[in-house]
Amino acid sequence: MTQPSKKVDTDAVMFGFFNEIGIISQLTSSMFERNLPENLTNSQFSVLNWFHRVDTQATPGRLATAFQVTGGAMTNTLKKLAAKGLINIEPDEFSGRKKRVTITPKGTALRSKAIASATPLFEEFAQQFPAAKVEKQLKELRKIRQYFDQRRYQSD
Amino acid sequence: MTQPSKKVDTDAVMFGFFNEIGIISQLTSSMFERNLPENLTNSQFSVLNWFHRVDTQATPGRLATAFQVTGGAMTNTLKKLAAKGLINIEPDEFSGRKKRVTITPKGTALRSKAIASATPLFEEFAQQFPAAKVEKQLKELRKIRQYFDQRRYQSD
DNA sequence: GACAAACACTTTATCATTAAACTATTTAAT
DNA sequence: ATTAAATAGTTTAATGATAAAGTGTTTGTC
Repeated sequence: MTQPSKKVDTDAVMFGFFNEIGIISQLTSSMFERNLPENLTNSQFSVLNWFHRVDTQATPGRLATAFQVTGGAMTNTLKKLAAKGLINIEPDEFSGRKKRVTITPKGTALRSKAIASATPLFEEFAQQFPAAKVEKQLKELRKIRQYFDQRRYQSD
Repeated sequence: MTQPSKKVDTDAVMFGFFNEIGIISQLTSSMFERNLPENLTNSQFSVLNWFHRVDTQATPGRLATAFQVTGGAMTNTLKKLAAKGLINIEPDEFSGRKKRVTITPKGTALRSKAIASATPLFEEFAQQFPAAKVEKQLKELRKIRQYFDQRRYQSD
């Protein structure tokens, strides 16, 4: 005899799960981007934020790897940031192929402003979905992201 | 006295949460798209799938609203699908502005094939993340997605 | 019944991204 | 020391999306 009350349609659940993730991603990233100062895109902001989270300097290639975008995409993003005076791009002192990317004071300031621009959205969201609860979800999502990150290196 | 063990940095949690969502979305949607038959894009597949989930016919506008994309984007997606013989686009019988979109037998068949193409990925994923557990997350994500869907109508 | 407003859809210009070709430099093998 | 291969970054062509302008149709009001 089967157990109808416990049976779960794997395909349907997984499909629904990734579908919701995709929709939430679309909605929130366009929401976030709209609030960004100085016409920053999400990609541009992410690079500025990287300098806060990870290191004070980088090469274009390191950043492209970190964000899992193509080199061409990173070239483009960095050009825009440099044009806005938010980063510096200089030739690497030791290698003629590499470049050295650093954030400017203006870039640091704008990153803070960008973070601040999102705070009201987060506060509002937290009223319905308390941070402590979201944090539990976050832990699960981290595991899932790590799974796909790893999987990627296996199959590429 | 404060309670350090319970304190949660709302901004950091929320930021991390939506960041993970964005990354998972990016990784899984490109993974899924790579496996799609007949060079289908995710958008194109979604339209085919809509005819399975929701209704047997639609107007371009209804589909654009359903997927929250611009009319122009939908025009483009439908053109591609029609060129592949997966849908029919006919003038609406009752209104000269509307059009009537239906799925063809070929479209129905390809949708099934597309679903099947994702199954191995889901099975593999389910080995690490059992469907019953994912389903619980899914319920939470649905609430979150509904929150943003609703919020959108308020502010637009 | 005329006509302005709303509506449904398409077109155009622009943008961020990818894949692939390209340039220049460094590394490693002989 | 030469030179082939690998590496770092850029450029180009194509794609899917958006916003805004454009076309044609319908609705509602006077």
